[in-house]
Amino acid sequence: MLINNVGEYLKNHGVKPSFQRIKIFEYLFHHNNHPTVETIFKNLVGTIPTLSKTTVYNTLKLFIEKSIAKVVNIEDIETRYDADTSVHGHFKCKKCDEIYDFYVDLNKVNMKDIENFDINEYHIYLKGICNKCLTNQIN
Amino acid sequence: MLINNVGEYLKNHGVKPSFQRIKIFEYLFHHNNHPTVETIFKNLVGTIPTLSKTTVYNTLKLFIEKSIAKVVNIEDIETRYDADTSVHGHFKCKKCDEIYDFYVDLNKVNMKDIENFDINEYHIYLKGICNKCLTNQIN
DNA sequence: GTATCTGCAAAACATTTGCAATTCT
DNA sequence: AGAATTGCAAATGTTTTGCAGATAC
Repeated sequence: MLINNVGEYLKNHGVKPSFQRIKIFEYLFHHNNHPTVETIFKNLVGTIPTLSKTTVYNTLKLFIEKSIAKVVNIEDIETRYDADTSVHGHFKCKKCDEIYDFYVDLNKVNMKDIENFDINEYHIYLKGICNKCLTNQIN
Repeated sequence: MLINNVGEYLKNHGVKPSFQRIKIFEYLFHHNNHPTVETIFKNLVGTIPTLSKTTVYNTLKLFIEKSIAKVVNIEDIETRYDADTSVHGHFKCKKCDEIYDFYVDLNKVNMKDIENFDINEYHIYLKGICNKCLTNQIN
């Protein structure tokens, strides 16, 4: 997805584009590493010295409501956020802690137990060792 | 899975079978509704009046380590636990809050972005409206 | 008798809430 | 001015930690 005007994008999705909201969305959009509230706050408080974590929380909640961001709950402790709203999975490497996005088409998967259910949220979190760490391993 | 002797089962998986551990495992095993620490505690404190939540936390952590239980992180707030360690997905109905287990085999799915990755944990959480609630709806 | 297990009380930590100050129109 | 937004400070709720007492082998 390409967004040339974040203010317009927010407006088109029912979010009034304040300075804070634009900066938070820009950060989320340009950092595809699924940042936490803490990360977003730390990286923006330099640009917006008065910024508070409450605003980051409020803003992300608003983004979720308006469907321009998604929650990534792959960590047990902190919630992560993603501006990529397409259906995709996340893989977390237990060695290097990196989180990889991966394409997955669940329409092709047989899930007979929940046939005819109306599914509108997909959370697919896999964990293990990534290819890079497997290769670096000297077994 | 059928377990006729919980004590033996725990022992075989490296867990010393104390009274508390047996009761907690039994509860988890016979209640396939993915209970929270709170739920487990409330339901067992009648049988074990001295029971503390700390012990429930400690015990579940031990079960996870020994791979006889799994975390179900479908809720944002509380962690749920499952004694069914087979790979399966969870569906949460946003209307009735029921959590359904469903069979899913990701081995047949093309996930080229993480090809050759060593995957050893699967968390598949879907949300929406279950069949029962869809049928009951008077649209 | 030593190691493990249990459980209370306090701490830690992420997130939410109440409310006052600020900003925008 | 009026409504929405921001942000501080306090509260909430889950989970963890430190440690002392109890239990098991």
